[in-house]
Amino acid sequence: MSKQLLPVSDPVCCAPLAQEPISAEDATHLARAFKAIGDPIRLRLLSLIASRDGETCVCDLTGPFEVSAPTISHHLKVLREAGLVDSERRGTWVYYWTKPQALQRLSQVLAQQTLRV
Amino acid sequence: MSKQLLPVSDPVCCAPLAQEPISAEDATHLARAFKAIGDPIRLRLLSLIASRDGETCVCDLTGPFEVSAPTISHHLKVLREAGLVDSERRGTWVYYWTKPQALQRLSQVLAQQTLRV
DNA sequence: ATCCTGTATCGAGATGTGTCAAATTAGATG
DNA sequence: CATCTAATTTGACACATCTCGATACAGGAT
Repeated sequence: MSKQLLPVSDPVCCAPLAQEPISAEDATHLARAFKAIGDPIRLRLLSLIASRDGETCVCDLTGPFEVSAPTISHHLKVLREAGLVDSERRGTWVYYWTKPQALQRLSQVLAQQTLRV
Repeated sequence: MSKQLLPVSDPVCCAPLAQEPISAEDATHLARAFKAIGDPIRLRLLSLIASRDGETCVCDLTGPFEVSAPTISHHLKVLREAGLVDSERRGTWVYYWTKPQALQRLSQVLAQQTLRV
């Protein structure tokens, strides 16, 4: 579950977009992450997961949406393969949590000037 | 050119994702913007435009890519309709520039804590 | 007016994506 | 082992998106 066969886009890099023209390779990696959050349901899922301090059970993620459980599962997989969340099964339930560093990196890519954090 | 018939997603709003679960409506607006930068060519276009202080001529945007001019034009349109760039024709050439506030808002949505800028 | 160049739009084809029902797996419990 | 629930995977379909060539448009130059 947390071990992927295809290790996808793990460390998302890159200086702010406005600093220098991004390379084609970096653009491919970053675009995959932005594409993952370029869907309303996935953005809400990410926000739901991120809004909890620790982790979120999938059982709490299917309720708020008007799509089927397989669809939620599909979107969670996209977020996971984009390196934005990770998950683990514990007993009957599966828990998801965000990867704050990944989100922070995306944030900094879009930031207009480099900020000290 | 800079006046769109369909005024799309002008002010992109929203608190950081992790602060509270985003509303479905806000998610729809934001996702459209993220989707726009969820393509490698559009991300590179945006970076190319943002890397210049003022504005960038389309004539300088077709060279770096291995796609046709109509395709570049299409991607620029997507960026424009997402509210991330704006454009103007002056004489023979068309110039594009970024809308820094829009990018900054997206950056803050992904930021892990609210930062004073 | 006529041409030429830069950019956008149109139309079409190939590929990708979101969604669901059905089937499958993982684990708990009887 | 059988059975139940939680979650994922599979397969299929409708729809969106990326891309191009052809065409149209805007403006400058002849």
